[in-house]
Amino acid sequence: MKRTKSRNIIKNILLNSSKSITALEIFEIAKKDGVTLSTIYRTLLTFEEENLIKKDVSPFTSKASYSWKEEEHGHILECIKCHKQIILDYCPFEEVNKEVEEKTGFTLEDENHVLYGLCSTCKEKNEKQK
Amino acid sequence: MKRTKSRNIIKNILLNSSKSITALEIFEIAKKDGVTLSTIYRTLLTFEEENLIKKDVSPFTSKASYSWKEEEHGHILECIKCHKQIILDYCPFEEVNKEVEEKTGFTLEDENHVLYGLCSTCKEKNEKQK
DNA sequence: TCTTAATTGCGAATTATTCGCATTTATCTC
DNA sequence: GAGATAAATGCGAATAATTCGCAATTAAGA
Repeated sequence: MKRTKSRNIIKNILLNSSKSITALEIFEIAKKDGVTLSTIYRTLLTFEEENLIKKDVSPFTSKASYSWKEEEHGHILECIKCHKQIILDYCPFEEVNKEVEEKTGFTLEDENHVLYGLCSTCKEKNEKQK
Repeated sequence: MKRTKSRNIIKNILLNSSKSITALEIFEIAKKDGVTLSTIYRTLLTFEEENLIKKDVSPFTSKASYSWKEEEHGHILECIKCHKQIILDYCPFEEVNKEVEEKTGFTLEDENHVLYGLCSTCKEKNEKQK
């Protein structure tokens, strides 16, 4: 993989982002340096093939977002109401995945990096409404 | 919610499908009865709002697929190589989700119904290649 | 049966993503 | 460091999934 200016810029944006971001969000930041949207999509594909980033697609918005893979395999929790994201610095599924594999022969891989739910604030609001 | 011919047709297609299917796949079956693609999309949206179906989006193909919600909350395992789907008739995540909630205050909801991985056949093939 | 709001069909619009092709650039060899 | 070559990029057009607007139809209830 060639090291190019565009790739560096995109990599840094991903590294500096505290959340999983879309191609368009990357473009908003990178366009001032002349990086094209097609380059961004192509670069993200390359990074994905090189296993450097994780692509997630929200079932709520159908939008793809990307995050740099950290050393330790963790997750991002995203609130489906306020879209706040918080980091979970470990993977809670390792045990369970093993269990499923034993039962079904099916190896769960590459579970979604972004997990959806309600943050405590939005959950409280939700319950008050009822 | 009005009961209409289209909705019945779409509901039955979902009920009879052994896998999570896309709007287009539904259309292929339903078009002989004159059901439009826009009706299918709108109906799926309605069903989703009524909490009757689950929408999933594959991070591999970015395609949305839909499945009727069963009484007991289970999952579908889809192989990322051969796209075979098998049914997991329970949810392996209940314990883990509770654990995450205790640690973070974040309530995991609506985890993906479709889980991705490798079926045993494709996994063996994969390992032979190495 | 009549009324009304919800649903549908149709085609056009939108949006994210991919593609083709000419041009540029990083890397490798000498 | 100069030249050769494949890889990467920019640009705009093409594609594909999904949504929308609006007029016509239909289910449900009075």
